[in-house]
Amino acid sequence: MFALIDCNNFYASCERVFRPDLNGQPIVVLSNNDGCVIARSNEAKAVGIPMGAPAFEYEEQFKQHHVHVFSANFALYGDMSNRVMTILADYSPEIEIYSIDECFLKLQGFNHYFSLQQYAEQIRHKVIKWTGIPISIGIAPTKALSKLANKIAKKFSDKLKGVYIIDTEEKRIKALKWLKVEDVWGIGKQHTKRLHAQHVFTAYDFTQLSDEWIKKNMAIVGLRLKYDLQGKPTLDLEETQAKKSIATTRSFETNYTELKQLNERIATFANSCAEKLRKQKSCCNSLMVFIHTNGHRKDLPQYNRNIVVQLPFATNSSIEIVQFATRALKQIFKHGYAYKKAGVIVQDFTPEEIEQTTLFETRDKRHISLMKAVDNINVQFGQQKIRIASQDLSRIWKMRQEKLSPRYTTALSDIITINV
DNA sequence: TCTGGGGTCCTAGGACCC
DNA sequence: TCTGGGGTCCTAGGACCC
Repeated sequence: MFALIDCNNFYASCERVFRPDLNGQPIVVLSNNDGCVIARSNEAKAVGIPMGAPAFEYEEQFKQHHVHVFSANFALYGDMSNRVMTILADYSPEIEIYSIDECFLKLQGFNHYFSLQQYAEQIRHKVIKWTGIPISIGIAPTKALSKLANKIAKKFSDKLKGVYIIDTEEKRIKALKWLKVEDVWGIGKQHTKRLHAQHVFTAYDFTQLSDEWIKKNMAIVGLRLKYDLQGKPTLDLEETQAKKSIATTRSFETNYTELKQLNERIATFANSCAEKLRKQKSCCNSLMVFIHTNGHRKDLPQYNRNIVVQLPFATNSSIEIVQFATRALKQIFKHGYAYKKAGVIVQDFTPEEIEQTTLFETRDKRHISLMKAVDNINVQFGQQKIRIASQDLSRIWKMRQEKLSPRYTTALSDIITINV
């Protein structure tokens, strides 16, 4: 059996842990730049605030329903996630951390020794008691079915106490008939359109389609999903592996028109990618730089370009990656446009310790110890204390974050105080 | 005025080889 | 009119996830 454990309204719940006065109150969390709604408490969902809602369009509604608005505080969410996952890891030797707020546990053979219902209730109790984060648990013979069981646990949480187990054929069929096809894990917008045209409206209908049709229209991924939903385990836990690409991309708080401005941003993004690369002990062999105008402004001329650069050698030096990235930017930059978004993505990794030498150019080995020193200083004395000169030295981070909560758990200066 | 960010996997088709 | 057959590798783009 697989368990899928999911934190309820995770970002909103994290904010609430340190603001118990907000229990029962509507909360939303906004994306970077305070752009869109990316998390909502149940109360916020109930007053009709949709996922992804642009904040500026919903200001009236926020006021009207006394919604508490937070800027995204990823330092806090990341740390709370680690705490939850650490607790969950005690409950099975086989665990897959699927996202910041979800994880699969493999419970092979557990049902011979435990009541899975009691086991799940115990997990739930401990997580809420130790972290303050409410969770839901779905248990079933396959991963896709455990996702579905989790949905049921959440939907009917009052009655089910946040735990649902699909352990009989009757329950499986009933659950599949209840689930709309567009809500099946792995079926998105495009497939939904095609499936509706085939008069497929529930997960159950989907499992009745022929293998041929699914293979043809949804490829092997769709077929695996069908088997998994039929209760034949096809998807297994996935090893947590090193990342295959690393991105730093941002929308700007204003439009940029000059190469100089973009150059500074790209240098900063490239530097951030290099830091992340060093953290996972990889070097990249290629990188992509992209720049976009504002797609929402149909009245302005549009220009979207990206460029992929093959590096002459594998590197994770900030200096070298910034150089390659800014050089690439110059090749795609065009005057006369208002740029709103840009990013750097590094890819095609090789392990740090393996060096593939080339005939003509090699990485500057002095950078290895230099970067180590830079990383150490930045860890000890605060992020970005040492930067590349092409970054703006006066600028720390100009993101709009007007409703940022304290970093309660990751900064001593922000630690919670209690007045008795 | 204001509309997020970071990932994965799969496939078709082009370019190339003999 | 008719123009082989069998491969590999790479990449862009599509689809999906949270």
